[in-house]
Amino acid sequence: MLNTADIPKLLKDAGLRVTPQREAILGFLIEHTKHATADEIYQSIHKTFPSISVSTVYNTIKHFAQVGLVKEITFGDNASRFDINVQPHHHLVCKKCGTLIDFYLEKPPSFALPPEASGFEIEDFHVEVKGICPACRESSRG
Amino acid sequence: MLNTADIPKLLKDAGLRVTPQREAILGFLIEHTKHATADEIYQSIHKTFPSISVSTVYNTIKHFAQVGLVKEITFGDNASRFDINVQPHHHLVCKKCGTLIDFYLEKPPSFALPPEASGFEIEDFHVEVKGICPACRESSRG
DNA sequence: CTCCTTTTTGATAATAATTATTATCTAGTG
DNA sequence: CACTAGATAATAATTATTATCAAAAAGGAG
Repeated sequence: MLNTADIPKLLKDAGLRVTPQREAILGFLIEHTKHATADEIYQSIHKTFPSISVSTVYNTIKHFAQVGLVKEITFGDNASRFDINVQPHHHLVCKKCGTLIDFYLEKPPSFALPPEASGFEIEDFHVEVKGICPACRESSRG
Repeated sequence: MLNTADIPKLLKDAGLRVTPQREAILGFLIEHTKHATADEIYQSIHKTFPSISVSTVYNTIKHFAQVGLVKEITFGDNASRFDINVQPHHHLVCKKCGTLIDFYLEKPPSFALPPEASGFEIEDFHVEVKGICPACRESSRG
């Protein structure tokens, strides 16, 4: 499990300079493991680090994504989310409230890729399962 | 296969009023089956239907999505795309150039959903496979 | 520690996608 | 034809993201 004590090392190993802003952002992502938006990261850090700016958050998470520290995911709500969990994993999302649950696949599904896909070098895949969570099913029962 | 002649019927069956704007948008989606953005839809229709407005496109595709006529998909490029919802299918996308290829799964993968997911009513799922297309592999070879 | 170079930061502006508002218009109904 | 709910167009407002660039900070050499 990732530990906040490792943050400077994580940054160095990724080839990034260690700055308070980066430590704060990485720390936030480690503690709030789940799918934060850029704005959520900014709002939270801003409380204890008032001088941090929005562009720093964007720059930093972009750097993190480039070096593989975080993974960017998007759902249908026009806001990118960032996930410290860089292991391959998948998402179950509620169509109504947006609740997100991670899950894993032991064995990958067998894709039947079409002829046009030949020559494609497959690197990874992501499964997004959609449905209605128990709470929303309850509240929408007529 | 969907036919543009069926458009009024498609709209009625979906419980939507038949208007020229809706016919145009649905017609566009049927003819350009693949993954158009809201702006692409607008730009194209605007040529032959100059009075149509951007918000009508957004409203209309949102309605279409609600009644299941189209499906919204997002990739990492902060623009939603809309797909005539024929049959469940999945996407192979090039990380470099964004090229998109549809593919199908005969049998769904078996998900190993975690305990937190119990009670979730699963409605559908989407697999996004990422990689590098042949053209981009070629051009990036050192 | 101090100087120097390079990188990072923060403030702001710019751009793009999307949503909200509202007056006007229209399809369907009687 | 008149009425009414719903649809459209124009516009403004929001929201997310990127670009610009001067000032500040990091890391290494001496």
